[in-house]
Amino acid sequence: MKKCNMKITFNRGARMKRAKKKIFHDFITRKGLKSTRQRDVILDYFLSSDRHMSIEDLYLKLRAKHPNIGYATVYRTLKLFAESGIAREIQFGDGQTRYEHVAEGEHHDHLVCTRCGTIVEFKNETIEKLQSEVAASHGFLIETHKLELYGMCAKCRK
Amino acid sequence: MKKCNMKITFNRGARMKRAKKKIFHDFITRKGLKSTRQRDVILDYFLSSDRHMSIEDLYLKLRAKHPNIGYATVYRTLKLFAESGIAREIQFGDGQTRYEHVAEGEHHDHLVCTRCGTIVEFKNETIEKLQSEVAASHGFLIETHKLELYGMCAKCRK
DNA sequence: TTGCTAATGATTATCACTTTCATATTAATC
DNA sequence: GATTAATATGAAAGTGATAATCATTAGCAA
Repeated sequence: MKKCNMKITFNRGARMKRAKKKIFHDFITRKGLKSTRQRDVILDYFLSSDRHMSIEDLYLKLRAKHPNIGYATVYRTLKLFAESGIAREIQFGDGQTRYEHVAEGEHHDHLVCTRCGTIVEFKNETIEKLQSEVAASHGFLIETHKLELYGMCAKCRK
Repeated sequence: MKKCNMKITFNRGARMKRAKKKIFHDFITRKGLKSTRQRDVILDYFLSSDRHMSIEDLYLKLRAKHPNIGYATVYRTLKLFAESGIAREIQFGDGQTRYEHVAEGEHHDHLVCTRCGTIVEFKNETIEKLQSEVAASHGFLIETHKLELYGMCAKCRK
């Protein structure tokens, strides 16, 4: 049973990775940019890592096997990921920009543990709807939003 | 009628200012810090200005009449305001820390116009309640939260 | 293969804080 | 009011993360 679930997850993950690689590749082509070894490597690492990575996180991970890839390239490539739509920049107020994976049309918010830094994603349709109502009542047209709940996670409360 | 409303608002504002000055002064005393001319001036400017000021905003405003007050002092004083409870640091993701006024026990969220930078405050009890529920369902104990809606304000939509 | 364009990586610059340090101010005590 | 010990100030230097520069290298279309 467990194994089956893992298999499904794995397959779904693999499919998603392929989809994102295609999105990025199409983006590169459309923009007249070039496909390079570095971009491929960085994309691979990004897709198979934690959902919330800073430039430094990714750079350090890469450096072990790819000491020739520079910090600036990681920085520029992550920006491209965001521009292509497969990643999104997020700020948790700790002075580090992080990049998270973006699934097609998906949006979610975050629970951030102020002790251990754990980040949990959640989604609540009712809250989203209320947000739209609030915005409308002030004449605003929402483009994006940001909801973060900071506190102690179950583990740290013990 | 209009005049009457303004009078009420003005009086309430004046009372609030006095209250905050007292809170800050008490804080200074309790901590064994010193009351200085600079801190008084900065507090005056802060209390009678926009609700969302960056260090630089305040520093530039001050400089016109108080060219002798340094950036570092403004920076340190705003930190003290936050520590004393009369102000709160906020980040809108534009790389500038801003300080907003804090009314006793009050919390609100923000609508931010991505074109003109206008910031509107709002409050929605239902959203807050739903946030608590979400947090609880993940075993989190919320300490603070942050909700920002980014979009176009009524004025910019025209 | 050539030639044009974009990418890379090392380095430098920038920006918004943040800290340092010599000097000046408080405020408590004589 | 003078003394004095502690804190505050302001100019300047330091930080850390991001962003830009530039000489060199690498895609890729013809």
